[in-house]
Amino acid sequence: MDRRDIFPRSLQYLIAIAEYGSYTRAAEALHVSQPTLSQQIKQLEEYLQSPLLDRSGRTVQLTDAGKIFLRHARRAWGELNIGTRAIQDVQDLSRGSLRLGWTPITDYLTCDLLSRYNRMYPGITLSTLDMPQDDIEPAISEARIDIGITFSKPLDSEENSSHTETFTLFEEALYLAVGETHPRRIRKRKRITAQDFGKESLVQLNTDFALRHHIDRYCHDCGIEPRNVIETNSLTVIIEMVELGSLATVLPSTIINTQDGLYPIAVVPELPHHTVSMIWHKSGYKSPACLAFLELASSWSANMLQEKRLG
Amino acid sequence: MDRRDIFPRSLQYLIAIAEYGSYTRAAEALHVSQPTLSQQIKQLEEYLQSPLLDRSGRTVQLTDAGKIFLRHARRAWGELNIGTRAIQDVQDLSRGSLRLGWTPITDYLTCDLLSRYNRMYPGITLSTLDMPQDDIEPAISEARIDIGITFSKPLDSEENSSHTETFTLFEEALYLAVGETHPRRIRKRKRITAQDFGKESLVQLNTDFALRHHIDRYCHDCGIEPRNVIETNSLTVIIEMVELGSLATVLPSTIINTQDGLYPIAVVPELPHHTVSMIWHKSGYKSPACLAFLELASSWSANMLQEKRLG
DNA sequence: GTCTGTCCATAGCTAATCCCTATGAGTTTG
DNA sequence: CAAACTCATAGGGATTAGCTATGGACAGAC
Repeated sequence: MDRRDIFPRSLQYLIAIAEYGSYTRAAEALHVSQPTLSQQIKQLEEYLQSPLLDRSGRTVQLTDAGKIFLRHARRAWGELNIGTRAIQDVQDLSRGSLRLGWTPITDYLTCDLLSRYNRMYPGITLSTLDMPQDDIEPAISEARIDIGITFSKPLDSEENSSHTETFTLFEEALYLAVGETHPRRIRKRKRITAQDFGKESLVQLNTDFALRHHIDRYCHDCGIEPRNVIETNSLTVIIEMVELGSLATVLPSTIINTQDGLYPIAVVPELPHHTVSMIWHKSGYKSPACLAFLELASSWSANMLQEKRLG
Repeated sequence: MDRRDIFPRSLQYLIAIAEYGSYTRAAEALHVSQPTLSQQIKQLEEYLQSPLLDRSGRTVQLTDAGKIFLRHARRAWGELNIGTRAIQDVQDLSRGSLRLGWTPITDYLTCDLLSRYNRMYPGITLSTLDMPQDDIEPAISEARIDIGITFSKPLDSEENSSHTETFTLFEEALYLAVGETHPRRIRKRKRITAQDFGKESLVQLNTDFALRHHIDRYCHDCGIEPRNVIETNSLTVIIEMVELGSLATVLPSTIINTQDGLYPIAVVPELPHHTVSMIWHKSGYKSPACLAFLELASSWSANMLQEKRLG
């Protein structure tokens, strides 16, 4: 009741008076005194330098100017009401937007999460940006994206940046991936040594991607030189090439298992594990859409862990 | 400068901050202090129960809710600006409307005035209503017309109604009007007696019209019985019939002189003079369009008197 | 690391404003 | 003419917007 309205009182009063055709009646409806209306209308007329109401007769009539102005005042009032309502929509997640940044790798791993989110909040406009891993954190700092999804070695438990927070969604192992007709597939080898791995012709992500750096370091640590036949920034290209048969690559197990034509082969010593994590700005405003995503992702992650334990 | 704006300050401030991306910059532009903006935005956010601006980063950013609300706020602000401008337009007489009520007689006499008005204020929508003389005053009282133009005997100097004011535009004498081939025209008679007038076959306005009543009274006073062959409520019909030759009528001199086929013949004793007057509501709002018409008519009237004296 | 400059937020005060009650002026009704 | 109704006006009290002065957070310079 005593909460102020955004809309200027004088305009509200004008609208009410026009509606009731009477100061007295309008004053009752608005729960203010009649002189208040007189005063406010007078001020409005002074501001507009034009009479709006004709009070000479028995009933209050709008002047030409009043009629014209009233139409615009009503529209303005309507706009603010709509705006107020629209904010509610944002809060109950029936509107809003969310910008995700991720790599081609995590794209494959979390599109299920994305589709769940979209089903749950169909009104939220989702935009995703594929970008190299290293671009994700700057993008968050510069607020170009709301949430990033990264694929990296397990973090040292502490944030590497003071501006961001992270949450581990799940852990993922890397395997050598081969196609249906690949020699190693034919020979039904389940695991190979690092030395054998070094002999494979590989199609790999280029050095823009952190995953590639991790693989290069693994090779360096094992004293092997990988044979990179093709480099690309497209995961689709990699998968297509591997499915053709003669080339191999290194991918997270989930991707390998969900692609019909790919088969995993373990490498000994084990290729490094990686975590898929969300990263977002620590301090600062998080939109309802953003908060909802973080929450959904958290429970989705818990579910996946449980399924893995049960399965 | 110190004149208040209609639009709520908080919304103006929001718009400015969004534009400049900074409280400080917006405050300078608006010539208020920066804490004022902080306070107002805070109140607006409390009212809407939703943050509108994200001040956590280096620059101020709009939140989802802020973006959506801002769009409506801008529209509302635009509407009020348009409304304010529209009122100026009304005052500039580039818009508005004027409703005139008059009789078929005064229609002929003052269409020059009407066309001058229209040339001067082309934005004003003019609507004219032909009506019997007696309907004009009620029409004014009931605000169906803004201004009436009457053709009647000089008023007894005082208003016959307490609700209306009048202004005499000019005075008009009545003459017998005949066509090119009328016997009296052939014999080049300049004046005739009332007795001869009584022998004429007349085409006249019907008794709805005050002019007709005045003529009837004249005849009664002179002890003659007019021979009304045709009665009509259309001045055009009267003029057409008279121009055919055998019939006569009684019309104001201006109409007779401006119609090529009509010729005036004076009657002795003189037919009553009449004044053409404007009549309007005394108390009550007069639109700019109405005031402009009254003013123009007044100077037009003065011009006519002067020309009559010179010519 | 500290220092500095630049943001925006907060506190407390002043001045403008909004709104009220009481009353007056002008019309229409009985 | 009086009664009942309309809106306008006057003056006082509570609310609010705005100011100055200051504090906390953050980025860049040294």
